[in-house]
Amino acid sequence: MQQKHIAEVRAFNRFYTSIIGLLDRHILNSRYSLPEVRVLYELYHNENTTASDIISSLQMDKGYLSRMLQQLVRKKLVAKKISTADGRAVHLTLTPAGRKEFETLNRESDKQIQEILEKLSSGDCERMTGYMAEIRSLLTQPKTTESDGR
Amino acid sequence: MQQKHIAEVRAFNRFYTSIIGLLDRHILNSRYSLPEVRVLYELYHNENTTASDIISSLQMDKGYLSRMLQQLVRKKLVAKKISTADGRAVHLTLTPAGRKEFETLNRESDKQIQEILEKLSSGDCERMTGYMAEIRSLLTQPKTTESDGR
DNA sequence: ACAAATTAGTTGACTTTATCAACTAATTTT
DNA sequence: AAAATTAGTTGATAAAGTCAACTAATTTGT
Repeated sequence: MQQKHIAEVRAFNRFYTSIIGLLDRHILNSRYSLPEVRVLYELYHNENTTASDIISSLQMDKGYLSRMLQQLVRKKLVAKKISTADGRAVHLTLTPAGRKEFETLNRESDKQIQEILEKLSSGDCERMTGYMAEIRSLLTQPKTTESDGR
Repeated sequence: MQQKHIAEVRAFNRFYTSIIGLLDRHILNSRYSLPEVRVLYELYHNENTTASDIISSLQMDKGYLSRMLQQLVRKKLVAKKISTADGRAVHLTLTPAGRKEFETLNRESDKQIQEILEKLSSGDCERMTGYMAEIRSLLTQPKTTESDGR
């Protein structure tokens, strides 16, 4: 009876892909691209990040990132500083303007989610976010224990 | 206490975006692009589809689709037939080869999901797919009833 | 200490993906 | 039956992403 489960996961994937697509649309209508926002996100949440860090955490081509950073620097959202410890490495930080801009985008994203949650009763909202947390945890650290008849 | 829920949804979105990205990678390594596979999916599941149908269901640019269909026709996966009822409209169908090819891709996708589910106990698997179905249903038809203190 | 190998990031060339507008031909509206 | 609309095609470009060659700094092995 595994087939039923596979079908449900795939149906969910299709469904959630379109949800995410809808949510992303809002960012695409902003002055930034999706990858740009992801980079801003990384920089906002991690002090003392280098280009290499982003390359590995976002699995991004280094040439692509390099150019993107140039733009973000030109837009005064990001500042580069050559590492004193390693002259090849570049430390990246958001400028105050960059932080502010990210916070605006962040608020907008929050608001978007809020609008979705508002359509749910508080009980449903509680339940749904519980399910989300559960799914994350199940897919993050799949326990191999509980040796029952699977 | 809504903020906590918003944060969970957003965390889930980030998480699931990367899951989907990982799963898509497998298609990207195939001989087809993601949009191509989505078109094949539509054609496989809907008899008697026109280009317009796909444009509206997949929200795709018509020029882009037109060229994509040309390629799929060249690859002998899709057949075009001008509608007898409306000489502008083109009816699209998968050729036998197209159906076969889609079924292969479909099986590969199933297998991919299966590999994920195999890491879960049967109880966890049951639970997770239940959560997915729940989330889908909550986000699809958000009931406005149950007027409790939200 | 120092040559060889590795690493961080940049740059150029290119492919793929996607968008937009102009266009043709068929159909619908008035 | 002229005017407006619709389905799809085509050309021109833009945006997104990849790949390889390259420079400069650092690390490794001897």
